[in-house]
Amino acid sequence: MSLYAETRIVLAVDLDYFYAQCEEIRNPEIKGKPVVICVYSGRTVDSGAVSTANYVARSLGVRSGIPIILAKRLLAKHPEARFLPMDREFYESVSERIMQILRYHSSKIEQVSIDEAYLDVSENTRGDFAVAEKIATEIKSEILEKELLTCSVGVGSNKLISKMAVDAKKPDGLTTILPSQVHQFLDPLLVGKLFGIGTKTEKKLGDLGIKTIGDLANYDVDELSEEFGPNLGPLLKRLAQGIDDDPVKERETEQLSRIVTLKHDADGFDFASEITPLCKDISNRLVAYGLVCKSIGILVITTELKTKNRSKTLDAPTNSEVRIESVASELFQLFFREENETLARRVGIRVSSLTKTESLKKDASLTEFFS
DNA sequence: AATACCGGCGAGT
DNA sequence: TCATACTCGCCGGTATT
Repeated sequence: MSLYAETRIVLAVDLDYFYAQCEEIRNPEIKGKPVVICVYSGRTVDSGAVSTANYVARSLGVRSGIPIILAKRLLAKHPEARFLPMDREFYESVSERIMQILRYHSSKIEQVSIDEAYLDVSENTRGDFAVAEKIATEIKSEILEKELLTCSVGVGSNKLISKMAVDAKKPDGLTTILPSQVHQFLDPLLVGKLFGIGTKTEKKLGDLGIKTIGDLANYDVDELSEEFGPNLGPLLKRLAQGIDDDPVKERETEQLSRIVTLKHDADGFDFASEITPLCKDISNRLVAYGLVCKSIGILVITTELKTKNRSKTLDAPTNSEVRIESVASELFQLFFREENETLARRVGIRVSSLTKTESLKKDASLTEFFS
């Protein structure tokens, strides 16, 4: 066991254009046509955004996050295109079965999202990358056989490298980056490709003359600290060097949220009826997962699309719909009293500091015992 | 001084 | 131009102890 401690091997598995591919297996007739998965906001017909799209649609310019109306314009000359509403429950059921398949290939698994997971295969492979690649191939064929779905896999010496590797070839890719290849692989890539660097950070780095990951890897760490803070600065440099010690670990849900777009922007708490079902749903999920929350928060997305939030830590954890709703209402009323200029476009509820229900029972019994 | 909490922001799917 | 729903994580400021 300790023999292989130094040669970690991590697989990153990413299900290709997942939501759209799920729709393709449900209705194979749409394969080969542009498929766009939409989240309709219900404000006006076709208001909303694109969640994801298959590669046929992507080749025509459709991207995650663009307005549905824009996607329709891009595909105006393609009457065969399909615009489908997101059906999360269906995708979740497919995802669960695939995660079970992955679990069979390694017990050390970290599910990152509905369509992504990391597998630590250090022990199964005894540090041999050729063996790891074989496991990756097996995973790909098994998912294809059992679920008719393609995925991409990246093989590397840590989570960061495997993630960068899986992004290098999609869809249906398999990319291995040996430790000796890390620098030549990373250095020429644009810094924005580095996992964790989005448009904002890329712009800031660009202003410093940092264009590629190699530039960042060689940049003075003190200057990075000055620009990005004592934690983020050095972290960015380590990431650019391909250094990542973050272990593959089982993840527990840390927070749950629900958000809706209002039919009409509101400048006070006159959308109470919109909030009730959100609280109900969150409460149901907490109960279903055997969880309680210690913190309840609200979020407001303004007309200007700025996100604002307020939260409150509870004296005692809860999973009660009534409790969640009353705290949320309080927070909304307080919010609009404080920010009487603000117009809300979207509003949501979030619960966090989640723990297993058992601990609630224990706390309650202790409280009783000492009272 | 250390820790907890809060709100803003960024990122990825 | 038009701009969803959800989750995770970091930062800096402030409150609490």
